[in-house]
Order: sequence, then structure tokens, then C-alpha cells
Amino acid sequence: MAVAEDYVELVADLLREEGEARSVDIARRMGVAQATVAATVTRLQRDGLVATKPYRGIFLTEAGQAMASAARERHELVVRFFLTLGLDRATAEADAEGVEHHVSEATLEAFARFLAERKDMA
Amino acid sequence: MAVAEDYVELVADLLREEGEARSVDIARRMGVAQATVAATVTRLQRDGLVATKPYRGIFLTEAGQAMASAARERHELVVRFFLTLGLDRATAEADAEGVEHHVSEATLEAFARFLAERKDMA
DNA sequence: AGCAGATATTAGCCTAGGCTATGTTTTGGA
DNA sequence: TCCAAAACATAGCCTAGGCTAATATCTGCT
Repeated sequence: MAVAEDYVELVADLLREEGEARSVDIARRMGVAQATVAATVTRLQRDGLVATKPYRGIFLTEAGQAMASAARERHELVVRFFLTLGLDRATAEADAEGVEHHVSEATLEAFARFLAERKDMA
Repeated sequence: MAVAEDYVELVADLLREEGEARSVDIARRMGVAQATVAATVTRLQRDGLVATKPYRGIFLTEAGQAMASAARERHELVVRFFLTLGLDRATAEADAEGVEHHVSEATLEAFARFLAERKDMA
């Protein structure tokens, strides 16, 4: 069950990696039906996060880009944190997905502090 | 947005603390309308997690008790982990709620390992 | 140029969790 | 005892995320 932010994040990734974000790729990468992508994109558009040119892919608005880079930062912080705790990459990535939308700033800062301390020790 | 497991957990808490779990208390504690509790309880009953005696409160089935104690264990593990990371109690409790349903066993084990190591050091 | 296959859209349906408003039952206190 | 307040139930609606099936559009290849 992906959340809006995950879609935005993925659109950003696809734009960076492939140069364009097509629904078919989003569907494949998220393991979801194309119709689901269409519905979600409609919501994202309504919320001013993406713009679409029909049959020409999906683009991020300013707000969408801001959300994507914030999400990306959070995602990477959580993944690094999990890796440091000794999780394998796959689990770290998967669980970060589940966690990053549900923790407060305070907790993210605690993760960051932990990483900083760990680095000092190494 | 509470999830079924949260309701089961709360029913267990209420039964322990108050001796009975009434919808009105569930609604108050979860900050949710009574009608929402009624709907959720119907689902929990359908799924064999609780039984109700109308106007006599809600009870846990075997399966419900199993879920509740597993949830409780997870919850406490996550809270202890967050406290050890330096979070205040309120944040730890709140964020644990968000996290405990979204991490794998492997991650919970990593949390437990971390706590065990920390204890050795103290 | 035209058509087949890829891609996108639309319609219609589902589930979990929410809400308000409107009944019903129960129950405790005068 | 009986009745009002508290508790519970029901109806109707909403949203985010899912699905399938059917339709429309586009694009690349012959």
C-alpha cells in the first residue's frame, strides 16, 4: 500500500534515471496496475504535485520536487540507519519505505545523531 | 488512522486496566467517533479477533489475545529502542505506534540486538 | 500509409478507516 | 417504578489505494 509520497519519489527517480516518468514504468516498479497509477496521478495533480502531458509522461511541479527531495533525504537517512543497525540492504530499503512516512522529525534527528556518533567512533 | 491491531491492543489494555472494554472508552481513547468503533468492531468480529456481548463490552478471542500480546511486545520493544536513542517518552510512544506495524521481524530483531548490546555496555 | 502492439484512460467495483445524523437500548437515580 | 442520560447501533456518505475489463490513443515497423 504505497502512499502519495512514494509515487512522487518514484517519479523523481524515474526522471533522473530515465529522463522521463511513464505510467507503465511506475506501475511496474510499484507492482501495481496501470489503472491504479492513473488514479493516483489524478490525485497528485489535483494536489499540485505533478503535471502531465498526456502520452508524454509525468513531471513534478515545484511542490512535487520539494516533496521528492525531502522524501529522498528521509529515505536515505532511514536506510543508512538500518544498515548501521546491521540489516541487509533489501530489508533496510523495504522497511525504510514503511517507516519514513510514520516517524516524527524528532525521531529522524535521533537517527541522524546516532549515525553521527557512530561515525565518530569508527 | 488506526489499524485493526491498534484496536485489539487497546481492547486488551482496557480489559486489563478496567476489567471491561466498552466502545465508548475505545472511542475516547482513540479519539474517534463511536460509529467508527462500531464499524471496526464488526470487522474484528468478522475476522475472529473479538466477540461482543451487546451492551456488555468487547472481549478477545484466542486469536485476538495472541495478536494483542504480540502487538504489545512489539510496541514495547520499539518504545524501549526509541527511548534508548534519546527520544522523550511521548514521542517514543507516538512514533512506535506508527512504526510497529511497518517493520519486518528482521528489523525488530535488530532493535532487540541493539538494546542487548547497549545493556552490556552499561 | 496503415496497422499491431504498447501505452494510457475510463468505468465500475472493493476494502479499511474515517465522519455525521438519527434511531434504539440500557441503566441508574429520583 | 419510570424516564432521561448514557451507551450502542444503523444508515449514508467520504477518501486513499487497490483491482479488472473495456476503450482510446499513440508509435514504430513493415
